[in-house]
Amino acid sequence: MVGRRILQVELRRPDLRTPFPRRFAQRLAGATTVALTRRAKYLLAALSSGESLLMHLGMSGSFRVTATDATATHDHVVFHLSSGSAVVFNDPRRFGFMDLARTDRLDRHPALKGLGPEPLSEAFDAGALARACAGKRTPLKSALLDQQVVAGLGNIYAVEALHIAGLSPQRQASTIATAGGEPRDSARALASAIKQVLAEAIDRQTSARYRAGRFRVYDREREPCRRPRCRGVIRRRTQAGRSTFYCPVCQR
DNA sequence: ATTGAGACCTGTCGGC
DNA sequence: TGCCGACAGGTCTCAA
Repeated sequence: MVGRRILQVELRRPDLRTPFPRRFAQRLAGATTVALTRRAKYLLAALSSGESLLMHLGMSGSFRVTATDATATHDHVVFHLSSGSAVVFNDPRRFGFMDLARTDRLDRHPALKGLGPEPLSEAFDAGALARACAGKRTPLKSALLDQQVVAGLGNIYAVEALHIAGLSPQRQASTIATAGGEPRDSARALASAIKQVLAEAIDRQTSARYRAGRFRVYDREREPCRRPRCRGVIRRRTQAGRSTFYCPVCQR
């Protein structure tokens, strides 16, 4: 999309999770994509019009680039580009999201304004994690899914990071908080586990389509723990409505 | 103010 | 084969 002009936008329905903004297709038509970036799980396309397109895949959304006009079920938005190809947004569950906002005010957009630090940035470290968890009575796993604590971490990698760090998902979040100025070892372990698991995932592009059994704990209920010499068996439980997987032996 | 439950929507899978 | 419930990678709103 970068450097291409959006000739025309086809909207196949009035909404995804929320209605498309007013005059959505018209505001995009004629604009050139200047840059594609990301914040948390939001994709951001800065346009020559001075507006930015915010996009979120939700649970089941995907984009494909195509040269043909063939359309599939759940194709909701088609961007026709000056290159001759089209970018198609497909989303069966329609938990996806799109909106337009002025680029110079993007950080004030409701979807972006409360977000915590990017996990792979220098701003996110043991100290930042410890401070964000201070006073939180919620379980540590729930705290990791709180986008104000760390931006863009989802259910799979929250659970994976806790296993790497050897921390129980049920532990109260405040127990990893700062102890007299210095972050605890647990906060150091967890912050670096988050960075590690995300860096690995990006490296292998595993998130693009997850395959069962490739994770340390996620989706491995009743299977053996993969930590060397640990004899534990992975358990599953529900926390705040989401599935948590963990090893009761090596995660404390 | 935090926190958890429920809602949003469709598809898939396992059990009967 | 078919029906039914459980569950799915996210986020928002609402009521304790």
